[in-house]
Amino acid sequence: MSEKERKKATIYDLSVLSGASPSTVASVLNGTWRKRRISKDTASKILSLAREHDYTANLQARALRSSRSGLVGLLLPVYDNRFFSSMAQTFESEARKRGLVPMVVSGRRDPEEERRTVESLIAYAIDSLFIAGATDPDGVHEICIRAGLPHVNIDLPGKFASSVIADNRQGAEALTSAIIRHAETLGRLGSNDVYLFGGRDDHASRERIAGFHAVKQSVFGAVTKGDIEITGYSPGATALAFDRFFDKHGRLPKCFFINSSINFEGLLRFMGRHDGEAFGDIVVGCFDYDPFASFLPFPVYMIRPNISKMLERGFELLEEPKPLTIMITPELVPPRTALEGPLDALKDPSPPFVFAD
Amino acid sequence: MSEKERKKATIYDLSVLSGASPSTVASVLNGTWRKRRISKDTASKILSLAREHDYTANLQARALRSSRSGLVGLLLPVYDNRFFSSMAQTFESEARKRGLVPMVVSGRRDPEEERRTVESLIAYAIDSLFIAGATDPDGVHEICIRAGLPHVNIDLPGKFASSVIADNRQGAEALTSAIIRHAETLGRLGSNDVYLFGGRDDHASRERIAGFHAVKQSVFGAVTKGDIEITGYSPGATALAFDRFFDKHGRLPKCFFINSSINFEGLLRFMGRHDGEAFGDIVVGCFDYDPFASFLPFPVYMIRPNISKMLERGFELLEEPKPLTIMITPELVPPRTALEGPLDALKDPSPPFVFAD
DNA sequence: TGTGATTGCACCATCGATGGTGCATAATTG
DNA sequence: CAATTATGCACCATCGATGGTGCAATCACA
Repeated sequence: MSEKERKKATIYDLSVLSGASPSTVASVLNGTWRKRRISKDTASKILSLAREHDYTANLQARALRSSRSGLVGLLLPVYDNRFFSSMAQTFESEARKRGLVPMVVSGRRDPEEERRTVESLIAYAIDSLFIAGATDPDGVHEICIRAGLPHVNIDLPGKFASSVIADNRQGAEALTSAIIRHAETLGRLGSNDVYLFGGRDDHASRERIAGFHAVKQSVFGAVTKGDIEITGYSPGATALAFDRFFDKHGRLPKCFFINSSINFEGLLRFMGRHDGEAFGDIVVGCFDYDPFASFLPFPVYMIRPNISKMLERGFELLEEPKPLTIMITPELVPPRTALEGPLDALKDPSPPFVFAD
Repeated sequence: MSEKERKKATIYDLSVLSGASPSTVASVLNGTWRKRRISKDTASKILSLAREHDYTANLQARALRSSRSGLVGLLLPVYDNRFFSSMAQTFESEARKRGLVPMVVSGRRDPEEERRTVESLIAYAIDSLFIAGATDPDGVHEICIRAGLPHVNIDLPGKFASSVIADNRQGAEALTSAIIRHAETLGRLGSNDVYLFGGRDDHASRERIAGFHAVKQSVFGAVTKGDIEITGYSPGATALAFDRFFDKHGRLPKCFFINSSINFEGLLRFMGRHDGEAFGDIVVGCFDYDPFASFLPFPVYMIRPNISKMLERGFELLEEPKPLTIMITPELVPPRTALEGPLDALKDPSPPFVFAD
């Protein structure tokens, strides 16, 4: 309470103030005092002193001593996209729900940087790591193994560690069917009106492409060669792919599947360079959900992975002794849909003022 | 290298292996060895041993001893929105650029939770804190002061600590002028065709409202009463506001200003419940940038705060002895604009495969 | 060859918290 | 009332790294 409290109080300060030994203070404050047979009187005296001096444990010190830091890491490729930012949001709640403190970092799709950021997490002695979308999962896995760090892959298949992944194959089929069905209501459709853009040589993209082709096969009987264009997870490269397509065919495909919302941003760039005619009659599917994208001026079907279920399962898998892979079914979101998200769970403290007109 | 390396190597391990004392090992590994007059030979022997056993310092221990953790915190209200997720992304690069490790947390617009999450950061002995959009800035400030923690406010005015804020007033004026000008090209416009939705009783909202009214005043000569509706930062409440307006007037305002992209999501929900006619001729301004929102089927002007400049200044202000407030001019983004973002700085390791058609 | 300076490093206390061990004192039992 | 058990707590080493201090060995110089 006193004004001079510049430095944080420690158990030693409270020890002096209360007359108890530091270890007694520690055990009172960390809850182990019952089994250490500390009297209720001593405990409550220390607790009230602690409150008075707003003591909070130095978790670095605790971690050092007990080799459990209470930190859980989440490695993302990037933050600024609705899929990963919802994941960060949900991860934070899930971690805190379990009494853990989340540390979210981004590897920016650079194997080198992924490694460095994970090393930095390990240096702070995180207890476990969630890996969501590393470019080099095996490299990260390797580092975790070396450090004896429990980890799970999220939205990524794991050869060595447990994984929770979206059912990319099934989601891609649902999405492909939906856009083809919609496009067919707008006019005759052939196999060469249906394309896929984005992705790279990773598990998710491969599965999505397989689902895409499977549906095309069953609808059209045949698959057009060259109906996919792999652009990496780069808006710029994806925009170029659309430019190339447009230059060649004088229009965009009637119906196409975009591998992720990051690739979708490539389409936005293309749109920024053309007027409405270039995309007046297209039907788009995107494997990712973004509420704003859902309301663009053409039908956009989206797939929303069930992030909270994926993370919940992830926490369960951490306990699991041997590697398992769990698949979670994503949701198909029809065009013009504004789903509720983690934002809606917030309580806004200021009651809205209604205007009187 | 050996397989048995379960536990991480410490300076004591390297001390035994090298024959040098632990303190020598430490000083070699943390770079202070030159001024401790350790010979080059000893140093390089230890360094190669360290590499061989891939030693990384236990930063918890270092932090405990040196009372500098190397952690910088960022308190966000929420992650999953383009403004804050770009901020997280940029913050991470800026922090790492300075050799610091970022810890990003979200207070979810709950004063209680803001306090708790900041306490948890302090418990891990972060060196400094960036506060971006706390619901109760003074409460958080109070905690920082108590803990002797240097902190700056980002996008928030600071009575007590330094702040970097967007020029809300000027941005709002630019935005309001832009949407009015655009709407006037579509038809005659009166003061009561121009509204503002969203925000709450905070500095940013007040400034924006002031700018909004100033422009209306100068354009129309008078300000319609009840032309703003404060809804809090809640998509749900904002959607209700649009519903109410629509029920009352049979249409949306011809021209309106949305206080933030979170409130914009309320408009999306409204849109999901109505067909295109309800918003066929509207002109919208939003004080936040989202690339997808920029391409919605009506003109959307957006304001993009200059996040990287704000954060850079923030790091500078941490050094500053006395509180300062710096204002950064945001950018007006015309409709149908897909700006590059932090994503574009990424190097995507997989070269795109171009399809042959 | 003796004296002083320099080099190269070891020693040790310390950061804050933890938990095993041990020892008084008090309560219970026969 | 002596012997036993229970209660309540203090003591101490420890986690890994840091940096001030001190000391032996080597070197320079007269």
